[in-house]
Amino acid sequence: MLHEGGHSMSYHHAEIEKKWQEYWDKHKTFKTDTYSNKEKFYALDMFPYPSGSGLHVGHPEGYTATDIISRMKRMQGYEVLHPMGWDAFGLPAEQYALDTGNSPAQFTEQNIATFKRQIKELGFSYDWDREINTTDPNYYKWTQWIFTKLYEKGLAYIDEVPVNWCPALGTVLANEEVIDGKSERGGHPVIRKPMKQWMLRITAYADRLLEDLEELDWPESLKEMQRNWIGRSEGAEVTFTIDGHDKDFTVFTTRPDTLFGATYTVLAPEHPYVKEITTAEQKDAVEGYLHEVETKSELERTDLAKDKTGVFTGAYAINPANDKKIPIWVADYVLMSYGTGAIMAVPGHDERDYEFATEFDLPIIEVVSGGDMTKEAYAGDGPHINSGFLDGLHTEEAITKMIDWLAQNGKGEKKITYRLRDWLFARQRYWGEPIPIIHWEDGSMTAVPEEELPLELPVIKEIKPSGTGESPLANAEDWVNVVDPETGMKGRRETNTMPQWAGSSWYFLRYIDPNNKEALADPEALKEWLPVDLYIGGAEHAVLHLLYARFWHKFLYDIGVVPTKEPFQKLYNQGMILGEGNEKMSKSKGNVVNPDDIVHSHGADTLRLYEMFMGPLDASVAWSTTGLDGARRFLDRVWRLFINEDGSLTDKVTEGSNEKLDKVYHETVKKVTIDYDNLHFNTAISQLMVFTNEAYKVDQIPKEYAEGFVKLLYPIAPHMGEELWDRLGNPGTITYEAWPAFDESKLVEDEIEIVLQVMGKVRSKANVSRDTSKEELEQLALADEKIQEWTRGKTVRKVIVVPGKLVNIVAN
RNA sequence: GCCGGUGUGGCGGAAUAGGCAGACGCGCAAGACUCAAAAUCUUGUUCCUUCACGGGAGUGUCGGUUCGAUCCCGACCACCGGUACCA
Repeated sequence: MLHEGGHSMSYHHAEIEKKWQEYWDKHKTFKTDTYSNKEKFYALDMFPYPSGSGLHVGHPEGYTATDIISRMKRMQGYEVLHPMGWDAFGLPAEQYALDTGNSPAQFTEQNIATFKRQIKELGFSYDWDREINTTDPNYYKWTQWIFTKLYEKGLAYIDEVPVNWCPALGTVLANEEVIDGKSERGGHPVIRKPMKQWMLRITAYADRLLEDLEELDWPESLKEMQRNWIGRSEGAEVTFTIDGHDKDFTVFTTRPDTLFGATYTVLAPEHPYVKEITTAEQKDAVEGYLHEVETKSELERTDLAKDKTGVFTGAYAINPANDKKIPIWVADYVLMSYGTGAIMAVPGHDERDYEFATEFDLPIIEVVSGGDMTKEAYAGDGPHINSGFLDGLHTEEAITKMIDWLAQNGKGEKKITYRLRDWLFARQRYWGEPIPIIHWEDGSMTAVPEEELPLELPVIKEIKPSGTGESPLANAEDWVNVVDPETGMKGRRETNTMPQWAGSSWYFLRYIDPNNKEALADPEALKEWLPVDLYIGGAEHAVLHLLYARFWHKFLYDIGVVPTKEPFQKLYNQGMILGEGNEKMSKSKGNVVNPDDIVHSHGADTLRLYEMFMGPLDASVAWSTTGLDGARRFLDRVWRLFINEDGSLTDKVTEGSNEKLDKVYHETVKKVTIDYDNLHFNTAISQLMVFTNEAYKVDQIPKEYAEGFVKLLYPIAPHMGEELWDRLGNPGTITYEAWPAFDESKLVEDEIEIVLQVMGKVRSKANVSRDTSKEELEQLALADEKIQEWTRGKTVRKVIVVPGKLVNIVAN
């Protein structure tokens, strides 16, 4: 590894980087004019959670990418919004507080200070006057405001949901705090306990979240993930009456055409009818089974799903298609949370039902021909049999016909179901946005009025579990208990806080108008800047964050707060930076690279350049110390191209022109511009290297080319860019200088090399004028000595000529 | 299992309206400079074969379409990401 002393003596990164960072701060070089007349460009990074361990080398990858685009766009005349902030609520700060008795607010503040220093040292062009922090009451006032709007519109509601309750700790745990059914801290047993929770009705937006994906410039894989997550499926609901009871239940199926093949039905263990319909003889068996299921952990119910279990209730349902009596079973392969919590089982044509039927000797009837019922379920298409009025039809028509029949006979209807569930929006934590709701002693509930927002977190000396499952806020009696000044009615504040996802679901709106006291942002400003033009972050947020943010945005659109249906027009996922052994970086493996060390040894510009040169932005590539050295070597090479040992400008840079560099310069401007636009930074850098190599070979570099090259390099290596620009005789910053243009006419060569092939293999080459005709090329190829050797004794069958490229002779 | 993606030198990776595979960088080798080293500069570097000129093979595997395939089609294998009995 290179250390400080190992670098060229002339380029002092520490000094130069500090100089320009101070310049940018002092001059507020990157301050954005919200209402500028220029065309707008909004380049957004996923803001970080300021953890105690500081910045990771993965962070600067995405940040550098948006920074390059931001710097280029400014030079292209855009008004650029490029902000940064902190997603600062979250579990680690609370855990730290529980462990040490210190304040999570103070801990968070320190972490932010570290992150901010580290980020500033990397030279990103953020407008720091727009910095936001989700834990700032001036910010979360509006997070709470959005919640009250959701509540007013009936999209926030309370439901009873099981949570991970740890009796020993007296607290509710997040899934990641539970390991093998024990608490991560202390190893105490954890049980599932139902608790009242706030939910957000994201399912009401399922269709729009799905449909509007179409118009977004997002990676296809990511859209697909969201589609799967939403999981829309079309089918039908079918009602089954229960034999001997005056009740019926409904099942959801995507294959109503197979109804004649339904030989039993299954209810989820949690289905409310299970207890009511179970017969006396089956009572013990069913209760035993329900108990068994309750004590199964999540893992056992999902992972060990190989062997199907279940029990007969003793009751029978009537198949509405043929009025046959079929048994009703209870089995945990049917989930209460999907569809209606009940299914019709068609073992002949559903793999899971087949497995279950085989296990419990239930009848299997073939209703779609094409498979072999003795071997496996057949889910393919085929003519229907044993199906009354559907016989002979194929699946598609049979589905339609069955749905019509069900509707006409009042036994069912067409139905669309989603996999997406409502959003569990409450956490039993202190360190989050308080949910602005008051529960009154008369049982009513009201939202905290807008003028009383923000509802600030009370300062608590020592944060400790309430012991009841409520958040530590329950201990803050002065805060929790309220009295209505008008009526004197007593009330209690909601003690649940919001999840970390809340603040990050709308932060990009606040950057646009961060200090607005009257609204979350000025509607006029939102109109100027939305949607975000480019949003870059890790793929780990592909589903939750991006779905939640889209949901809130659509809601805000519906109530007229934002002008667009979607928040992020173009989205890109950066890849991961792995350790040198191609493994994830982790403290335990000891392969973590600290950006501070690199900034110190190689400089921020080198780190930025290296991370962009490692490979395509979305690829996961292993860190390489020698690769990093190579990046530094290139910057040193650029420096020496223009600057002498004593710091003066080399006399290679001249006022005149040099046609030897014309082509490569214009090619470089073109390729770098296009590559930056497409986020192909690795190939842009390689072109900058090609130019540098050529520039080394000539005696004179026209100043215009030197300046153009520096402008192209500047977005990636801004400190060196500024310094070289200065030394080329231009005082002030390069930030708003015009982006270089290229001249297409300089790119065409009069004489080009074409390839001469025999049977598709290159056998010779020829230099010809660019506009040589097809016929001439053919003649030329046939006359070529090498080609004659290769075609001697053979018959020429065909000659393919691609003007400007090649001639291929088919001969045998 | 299902869905999505990716397979190219010793390594990171270039090149796809089908037309010279390996740009650029790393590493390695040789040379120049130096008392020497580092740094720097120059040259070479897919593999096999040949003293050389040259020839052959080659983009995960097998097959297809084509004058011509890294690129298009089919089957398969490996790895990465997502998801998990979703009826």
